[in-house]
Amino acid sequence: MSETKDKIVAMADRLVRTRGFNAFSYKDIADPLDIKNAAVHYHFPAKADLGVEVIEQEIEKFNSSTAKWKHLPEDEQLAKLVDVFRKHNGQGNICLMGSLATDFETFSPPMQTKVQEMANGIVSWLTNCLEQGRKNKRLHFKGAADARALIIMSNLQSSLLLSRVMGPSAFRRIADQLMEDLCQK
Amino acid sequence: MSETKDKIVAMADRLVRTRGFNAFSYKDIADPLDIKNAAVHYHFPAKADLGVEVIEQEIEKFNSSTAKWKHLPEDEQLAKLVDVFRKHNGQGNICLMGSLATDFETFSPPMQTKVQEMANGIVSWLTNCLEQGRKNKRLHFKGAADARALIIMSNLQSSLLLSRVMGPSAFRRIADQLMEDLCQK
DNA sequence: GTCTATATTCCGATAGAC
DNA sequence: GTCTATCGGAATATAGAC
Repeated sequence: MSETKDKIVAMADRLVRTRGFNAFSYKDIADPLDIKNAAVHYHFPAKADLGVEVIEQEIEKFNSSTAKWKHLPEDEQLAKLVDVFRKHNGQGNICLMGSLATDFETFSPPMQTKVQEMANGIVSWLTNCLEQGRKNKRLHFKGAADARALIIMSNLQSSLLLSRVMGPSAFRRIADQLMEDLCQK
Repeated sequence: MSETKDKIVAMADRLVRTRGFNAFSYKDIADPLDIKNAAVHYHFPAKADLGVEVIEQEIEKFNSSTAKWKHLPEDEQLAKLVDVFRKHNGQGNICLMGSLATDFETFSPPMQTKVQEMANGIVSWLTNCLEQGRKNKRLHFKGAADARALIIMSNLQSSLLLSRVMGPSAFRRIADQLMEDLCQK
């Protein structure tokens, strides 16, 4: 992929996380990169094309990250995931899922499908991590692993939303309590 | 308040919950009510005025609901709150907090302040409910009540977001596991 | 309080030159 | 691959008649 195209996707990713998909324009991308909106349209004819690319890159990033953690104990894998959210919190970002879920009903079918693909991938990974972690006595929780995965995902997602409104300490308090719940016997 | 004004706020509330604040227009409100966009502007000169009113009505609704539950045991008060979210889930709504937190950075200062006021009110009530519930042995959880309040709020908030993307069963699985966590000893 | 009409701005998108 | 120029449409908002 060309350098400009990369920068466009990176800028779009940032804008989705800070302002939401429907609240940024091609101009918001073009101006900081010192190009014209027509150049953005050359790489991504429609805004939905850009949205799909942002999601696809996020899916790849998630898959390559989790693959790198594969050899770690499950509690440490989970801590790595929390660290990803911690970093976003420090940058004033919300997560892609949270941002795109809010605007979901306004999306074209191809974008909706991509969002669902991303959600399913994260929940699947989390469910498997929890199941294995419980088996290996690295993680402790009650109930079904897939329900717990949904709970943890919702905690991480909303921790960034609440941090934005209530101050960044909200993230830390949620993340700390979350890991404590899962790691103490 | 006039009847038309009430209908406008109700319609705006619905649109915020289904499409997001930045993704609906005065036309989306005026058309279904069979009035013109100028009539909406008469009641709410700027869109932010309408946003503030929607939030204020939600705060009042929350306060009057929780006041009605005051005599109930804390676990039942919590179940009542979950029921409010369950109803929204059935209607395809996300919660105001979730929707407005996503768009937060795009809001004018008066609207941002109102969102923060709403968030603080909900967390305060939840924290108090949890504290009293633990004291009365109706609710069981580890750690500080205010951290647990943030966790529960994030679960409820994101349960509606995830339901939208992954199907409405996501809400039920999260809500059921949540109440089970808190109610079993 | 609601209307018609319009001002203004911005957006996504495209045509065609370079 | 990027530009200038522009189209068509939609959004927020206002002026003034009724």
